[in-house]
Amino acid sequence: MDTQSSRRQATRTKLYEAAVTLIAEQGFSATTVDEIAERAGVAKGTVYYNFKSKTELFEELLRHGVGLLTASLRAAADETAARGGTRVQALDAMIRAGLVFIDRYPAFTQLYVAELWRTNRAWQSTLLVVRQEAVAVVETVLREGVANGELSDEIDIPLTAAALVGMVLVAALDWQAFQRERSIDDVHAALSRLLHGRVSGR
Amino acid sequence: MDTQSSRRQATRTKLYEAAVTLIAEQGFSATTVDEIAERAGVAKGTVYYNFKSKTELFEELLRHGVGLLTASLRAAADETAARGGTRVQALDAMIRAGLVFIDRYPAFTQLYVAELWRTNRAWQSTLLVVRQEAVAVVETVLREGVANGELSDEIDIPLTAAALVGMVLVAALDWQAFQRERSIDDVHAALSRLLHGRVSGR
DNA sequence: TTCTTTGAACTGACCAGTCAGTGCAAAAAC
DNA sequence: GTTTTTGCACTGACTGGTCAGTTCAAAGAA
Repeated sequence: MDTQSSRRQATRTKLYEAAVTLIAEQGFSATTVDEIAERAGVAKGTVYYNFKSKTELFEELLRHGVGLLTASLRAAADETAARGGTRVQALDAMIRAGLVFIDRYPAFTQLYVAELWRTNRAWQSTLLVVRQEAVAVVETVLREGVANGELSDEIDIPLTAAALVGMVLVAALDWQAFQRERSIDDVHAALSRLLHGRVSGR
Repeated sequence: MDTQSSRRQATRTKLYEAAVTLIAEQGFSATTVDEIAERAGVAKGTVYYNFKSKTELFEELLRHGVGLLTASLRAAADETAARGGTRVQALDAMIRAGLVFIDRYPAFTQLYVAELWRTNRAWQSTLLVVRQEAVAVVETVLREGVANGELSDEIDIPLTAAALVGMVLVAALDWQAFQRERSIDDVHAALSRLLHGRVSGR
């Protein structure tokens, strides 16, 4: 990579980082381009030199962030498979990977959840694509688990995948927002227990 | 109730209904007071006659909506207890009640999830109170279940409650947004299966 | 020379909140 | 029974401010 494009890349990254926290805190519309530029330490003109519009900056942010998440989920699943682990172990590893991701990028997660179920917004189609990528990783592991008999063939794959993702997402955001004192291991243990059905019974 | 105050109440209700769908679709900042007034079929001045500000309208909306939700969850739990059901059955009934609520007020749920984990917003303290009310209902049932030996005493009550609420919330929103063809029974069955630990195994 | 960034000034659309005034139903006065 | 008054609910044009996006000359970097 030549120096110029890496210089540009550095500017873009600074803008992503500034935008993601501001938008997570305040929402898209309430965040001004002037604020983003100031937080990133660049001039306003630079924002428009690097991105077509505020909306485009946001859409690229979404793509970038979900790309990181799916890569991390897939890596967790693949690694478990490579070690000869079961599919349930793979799901457990993915829960862990999800928690680590949210711990590292809480602002992005917050913003993603806030936008995901909205309708009639400019970036709706971007989100749809990007969501499907993430959920598909979980669905694949569920499907494999059913195929090899490890999971009940009566489970509803798309709904169960959505529920699992939701469970992790909401538990993690709650942890970050309202229960900061808990460790990631506490949260992982609670979710793992639900996944393994070790909630009811003694 | 005299004609005047019932007239006022009707206007307020129209404003709630208009605001909830618009804000769910577009977010708080992107929704203008003019839009809300137009959708409600009243003049802009009427909004300010009935509410101190746009923010206050929104806060009252939040209180109103979460009030409905907690009432419905509590009713489900109480009814199960009255019929001599177990705590796990009560949790199951609450999942059902949550789904029914979301099915009936999808816009409100959307808006609640979008705002819940934001920080630095004017209505943050309102949300904190209102969230705690809702989660507390689930925590109570979990605590009772642990006390009578129905649930493992190793579960982490606050985290498990958050995870359960998240599971229902996200699965239901996903159902509404991306899997409309499924029936409420399908969704309930999938979530119930997770709650009962009937996912893994044959 | 070429690419990137700066920074400040500017435009025009948009929007929260205001306020002087209207309509109307019920109470008060006669 | 009719007229007058009261005050609540509502109206919509208007104001002051904000913000996305533009422009551009100049500077810095490679």
